Amino acid sequence: MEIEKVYNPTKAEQTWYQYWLDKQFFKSTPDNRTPYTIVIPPPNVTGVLHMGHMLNNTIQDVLIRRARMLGYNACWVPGTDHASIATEAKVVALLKEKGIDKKSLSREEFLKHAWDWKEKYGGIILEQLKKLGASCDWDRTRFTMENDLSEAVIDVFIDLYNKGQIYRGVRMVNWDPQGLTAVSDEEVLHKEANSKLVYVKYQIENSNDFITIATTRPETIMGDTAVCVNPNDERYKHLKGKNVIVPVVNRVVPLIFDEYVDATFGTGALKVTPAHDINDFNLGQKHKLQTIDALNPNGTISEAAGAYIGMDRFACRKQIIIDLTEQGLVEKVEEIKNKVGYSERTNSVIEPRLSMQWFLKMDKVSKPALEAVLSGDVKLIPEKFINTYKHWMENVHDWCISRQLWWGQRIPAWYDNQGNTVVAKTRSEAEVLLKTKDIKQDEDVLDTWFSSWLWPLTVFDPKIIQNGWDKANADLKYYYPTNDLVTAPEILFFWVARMIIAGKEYTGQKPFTNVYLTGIVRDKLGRKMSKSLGNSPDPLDLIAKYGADGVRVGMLLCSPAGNDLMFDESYCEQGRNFANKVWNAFRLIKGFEVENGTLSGAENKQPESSKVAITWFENRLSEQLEIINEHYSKYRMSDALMTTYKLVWDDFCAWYLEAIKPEFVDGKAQPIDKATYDATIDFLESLLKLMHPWMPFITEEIWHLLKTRDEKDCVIIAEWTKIKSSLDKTLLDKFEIAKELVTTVRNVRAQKQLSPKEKLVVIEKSNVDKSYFDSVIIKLANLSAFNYSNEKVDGAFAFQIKTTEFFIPLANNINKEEEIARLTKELEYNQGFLQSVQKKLANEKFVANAKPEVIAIERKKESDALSKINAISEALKQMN
RNA sequence: GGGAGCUUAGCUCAGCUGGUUCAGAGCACCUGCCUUACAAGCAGGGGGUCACAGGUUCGAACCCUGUAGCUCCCA
Repeated sequence: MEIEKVYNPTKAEQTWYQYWLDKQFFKSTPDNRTPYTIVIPPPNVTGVLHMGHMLNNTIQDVLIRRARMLGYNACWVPGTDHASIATEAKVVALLKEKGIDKKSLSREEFLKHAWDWKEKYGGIILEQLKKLGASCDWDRTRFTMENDLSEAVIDVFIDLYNKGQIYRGVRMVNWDPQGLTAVSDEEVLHKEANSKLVYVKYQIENSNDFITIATTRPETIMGDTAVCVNPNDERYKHLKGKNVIVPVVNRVVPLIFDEYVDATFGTGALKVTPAHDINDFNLGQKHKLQTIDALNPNGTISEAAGAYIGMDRFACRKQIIIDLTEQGLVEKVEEIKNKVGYSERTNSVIEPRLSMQWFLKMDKVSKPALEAVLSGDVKLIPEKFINTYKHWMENVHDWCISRQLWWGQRIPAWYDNQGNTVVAKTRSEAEVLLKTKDIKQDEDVLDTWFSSWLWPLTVFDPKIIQNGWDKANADLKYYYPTNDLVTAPEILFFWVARMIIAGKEYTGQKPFTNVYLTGIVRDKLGRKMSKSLGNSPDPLDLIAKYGADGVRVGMLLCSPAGNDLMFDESYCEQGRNFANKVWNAFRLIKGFEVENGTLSGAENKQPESSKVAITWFENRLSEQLEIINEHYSKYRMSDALMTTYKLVWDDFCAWYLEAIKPEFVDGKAQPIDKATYDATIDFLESLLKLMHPWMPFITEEIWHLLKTRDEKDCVIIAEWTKIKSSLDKTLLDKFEIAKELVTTVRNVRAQKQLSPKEKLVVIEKSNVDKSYFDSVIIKLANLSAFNYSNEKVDGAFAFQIKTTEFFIPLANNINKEEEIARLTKELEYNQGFLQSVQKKLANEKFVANAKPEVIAIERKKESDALSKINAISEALKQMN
């Protein structure tokens, strides 16, 4: 069979993903094994796969695949989130394109369009995840607006309402005039903007005096119901008890005094607009001011404003400056930088607005969730996020959970004509409670996070809220609490904290044990990858170009936990190159012609070099595996990957395979002995297993090309390699010396411009006549002999490794001057080293304070340095 | 304005409890090689005042203080 020289991932990816699906390897049902569970952070139905998903889901897949191989019952639950605002915005936009105005549709008609849209586009990301190799249990795929999941959301609302945790009230909310809905504090992005600070003169009532206020929002002047100054501000003390006249509308309002006002900002006088600023609202409450809502929900000026009615807020801002200037009421206009809030969903400027909303009290329910993290019951990785979490949870505000949208779970609150409100699951229940059939349901839906905070519960048991933890179904009892959650720090509060709250509230348990927070994927200039910047590669293009395995490796090579990662395509290239390296190692091994054991005599014998190389690699594999497992346990993903990478590339390919590779005789590769061949296959299989979580496709491909196997003998479910019970550390150290020796010989060859083909001799100054890796050294350094002698060797290149001296006789090829220079340099270095060590040892305080181990190490360094100096001096003497 | 974090090689990052002349990895770079597994490769090599300034200590990339720059979160 001819094997391609370069690995071609496309075919393997299709073949094996389908094969895994067919054999149901991703499927999980409760059994007597220990479960290992991950629920996916459900991507938006609106989205397409972006680099953030790639990173996040690759990590989850690595974790789940390894867990599967470790023998856990691994279950990764996929699904999508209905994303009310984003989806509704998309659907509205699509309808608009078709010439349909949302307002012309009934709620039901609109929802039908929304569901159509969801059916058509909602599964895109999940399909794309399959290309990445995601081993989710697709039979468990959930959607947050499925009937039973929605029912659970409603049940939670009712339950928390009945517990007195949910209330309705007028509050200043972050109003999105484009989305026509309130959004939570967390959904407002504050961006720096260039604004105009306008100084406007307000006349003092019954006087020709003016007081000047400074504002960035002159369009809200019509809503002013007071002017406020600091009581300590000497400039305004004389105005106590006066009224001022609001321009444009000529409203007479009081001049109030409050320490809230910063006397140093602007003029020290503040216009107070309780309906349009949270601080003004608070002032209004305190000073019992009138509230005038000067804006309509869509951001135009309201009738209540009394002027500029119907004009857009930004147009009005411009116009009012012009008009006031004409009236001589504008003192000046300054350019300033300030922070302006934008809606994360629609990117329109957020308008603080008073409205009737539903709120969840956070003080009580957040306590157990804070405790869970502080006690370490829920671990945040990396730990630095604990501080952030703590800070938020201790200063948490009540959660505005209503949204003025249709796409989502509709609030189960009902109103009659008399101003009565009840919360009930069905209309008929509400009718009974309100004692009338003339009732209306609340028009609003619940915040998406109010549904997704139940995700880890309801994906397993949608009835959990109704039934309670004691009667939870078998799935939930088995899989919950889940093990790991992999998500972005951005949604630590939005989602993670709230899942912990819901988990604690409804099961008394945490929803997951470990929260692995990934960074934001940025481009190499450090800019966040975004559609608008166009700096994000399409993940599927990357997969097509580098293979899914290559991209997975590329992503994880540069992904420190919790830190942003500067993504660059070259990482994927590195991943692809690695896959190709593995492929070629496989090609080499597959190409071995094996002695079948029927041949007799010397040919069939295992070379000494192969034998010792095998013992070394056995130990090396185990040693490195232990490190790899350690990295995994600490969620150091890129370290675990890099250790695996080096084990395969450096240790296995560069050293082991070179050591056991049969030699060529007369241009023909010699056959390999059976024992070495079998050991090598075992090693390769072990390595395939270790590589599998990172590179699922190529490992499965090679696994099957290596041997004919039973249909269920797949690397995806192979048992994770075990660590040898005892490591031969001495042997490993010896091999390091052997490596150094080989490197030195290669180096000498390069320096002296000797052909790699020319055989050399190495002499070790020693009493013994053989040490363990001689045969490997002879082979890899291409020596004719590796000898031992107690004598110095003349006319040879002399060098030391650790404390041992070696010589390479080079006949006439030794340049005395050069050698003397080299050795002198070496001598000086060692003398310097010795000096520093001796200085340390001569320091009484060091000897008194340092740990005994440390002192012992220093003594060893001293004696080693001494013997080395001795050896070099000897060699130098010989030169002269 | 309040809080958190970061600054180590050209780039991306390790460096866990202070203890090798402790400064490390990968990539990139330079030199030589198309040596029959692999040029997506092989062999070898150069490269850093650990942001800056003080301090603690026998000993500091690591602990403390201050300064500068960057990032994020909250208001």
